[in-house]
Amino acid sequence: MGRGKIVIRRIENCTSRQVTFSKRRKGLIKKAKELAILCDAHVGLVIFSATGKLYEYANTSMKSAIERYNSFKEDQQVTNPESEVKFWQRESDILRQQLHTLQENHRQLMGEQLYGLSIRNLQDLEKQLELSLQEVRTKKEKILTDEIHELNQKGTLIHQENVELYKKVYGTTDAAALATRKNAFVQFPYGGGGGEYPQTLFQLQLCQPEQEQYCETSGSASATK
Amino acid sequence: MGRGKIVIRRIENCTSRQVTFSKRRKGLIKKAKELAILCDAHVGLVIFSATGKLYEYANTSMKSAIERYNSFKEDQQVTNPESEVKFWQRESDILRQQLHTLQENHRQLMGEQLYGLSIRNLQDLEKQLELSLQEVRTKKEKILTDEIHELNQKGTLIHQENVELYKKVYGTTDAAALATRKNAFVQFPYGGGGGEYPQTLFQLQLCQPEQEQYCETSGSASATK
DNA sequence: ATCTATTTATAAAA
DNA sequence: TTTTTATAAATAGAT
Repeated sequence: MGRGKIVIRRIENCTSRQVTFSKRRKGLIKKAKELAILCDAHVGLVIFSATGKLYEYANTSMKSAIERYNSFKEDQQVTNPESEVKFWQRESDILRQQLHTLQENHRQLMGEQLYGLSIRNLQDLEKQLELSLQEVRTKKEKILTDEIHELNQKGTLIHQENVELYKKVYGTTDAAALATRKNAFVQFPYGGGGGEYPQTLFQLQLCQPEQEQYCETSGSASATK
Repeated sequence: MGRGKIVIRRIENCTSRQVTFSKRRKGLIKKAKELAILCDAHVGLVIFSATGKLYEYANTSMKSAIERYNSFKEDQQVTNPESEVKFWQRESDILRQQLHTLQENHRQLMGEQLYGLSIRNLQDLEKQLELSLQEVRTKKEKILTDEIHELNQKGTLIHQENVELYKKVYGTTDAAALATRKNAFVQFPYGGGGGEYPQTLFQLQLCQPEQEQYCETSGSASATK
C-alpha cells in the first residue's frame, strides 16, 4: 500500500528502514488498538527497534497480558529460578547454534571450508559470489563517478571565477581568448554521474591515490577480469 | 477499508464481531511479522479473544520478548538471588551481539548493505570476493576432473574386460581389431586431474544429471561468466 | 513531516 | 469459515 509494491525482506537502506519502522510501528499499534476495541479482545504488544528501543501497547496492562499469557503456558513458571536458568541456557544454545551456522556460511563465502560441498552447492556459491562482486563493483564505481562529477563541477566554478578575475585584471577584451585556451581542461560532459567520464580528466587526483585499477572501471560496468 | 466505513467501537453483533476478530487478528499478526522482517525489530504479540482463546506471535520467542520487556521495566532485583540467570542473560546478549556483527559482515559478502563502506573497504571486499570465487571454481573443477578421471578408469577397466570377453567368445585373432575400434571412446589423457579433459567425453553422465553447464568448464580453467 | 499514487486490508455479501 | 468484491486505510516513495 504505497507508491510501489515491496517484498517483505529486511530493508537494506538504514534510513528508509528507520522511516518504515516508525510508520509501520504506529500502524501496527493502531491496528492492535482497533482489534481490542472492535472485538473486545485483550491485546499485548511489545516492539523493540533494531537499536534496542522499546515500544509497547496493551489495552489493559502489559503486566496482566503477560501474566495471562504465562498462565496459559503454565508449564514454565516465570520466576522459577531453575527453569529460568534453563531457559537462558537454551537461549544461549540456540544463539550459539545460529552463530555456528552463520560462521560456516561465512567461511564458505570467504572461499574456505569448501570441503563437503556438492557441485550444485559450489555453483550456487559461485553465482552468489559473482553477484556480490558485481554489487561491490557497481557501488565502487558509483562512488568514483560521483566524486568525479563533483570535481568537475568544482572545476567549472573555479574556471568561471578565473574568467571573471581575468576580466577584472585585463579588461573584457581578452576574456574570450582565455576561455578558449582553458577549454581544453574544462570540457566536462560527465554524463550526469551515469558511468562514463572523459579520459581527458584521467589525471585528476582522487581521494585514494595509491589505487591503480581505477582506469579499469572506465570500461564496461561489470568488468570480469 | 471495506465496503463501508466503520467507527472503532465494540461490534455489537456477536457473529460479525467474531468474523472481524478472525480477519483482523490475522492481519495484525501479518503486519507484526512484516515489521519484524522489514525493520529488523524484535516483536512480541499476544491476543486473547473475548472467549479467552490465546493467539500469539513473536519473531524470536515470546519468552525472550517478555524477558526483554521485563528487563526494560523493573530494574531487576539488583542483588544476588539469581546471578545464574543474569549470567546466562549476559551470555545471550554477548552471543546476540556477535551474531549481529557476523550478520552484517555476511550481508556485505552477499553484496548487500554496502551503504556505509569506503572505497578502500569496497576494494578489500572486492578482492576477497575474487579470491573466494577463485577458490570455489578451483574446488568445483577439481571435483569434476576427479570424477572424469574415475570414470575414465572405470571405462578402461570395462574395456579391458570386454577385450577379454571378446577373446573368449571369438578367439584371440580379432581382439586387436576390437581394441582399435573402441579406442575412440577410451582415449583418456585426463591430465592427472589438472583441468583439461577430452571433449570426446562430454557425453559422460556425471553424478548430478540435472546439471547442464558442465560443458562450460571444458574451456579455459577460469571461465568468467 | 507532508503529500499522494498505489497497494493492501477488510466490510459486506454470498 | 472462506471467497469475492468494492471500498477504506495504510503506506512507499517523493518532496
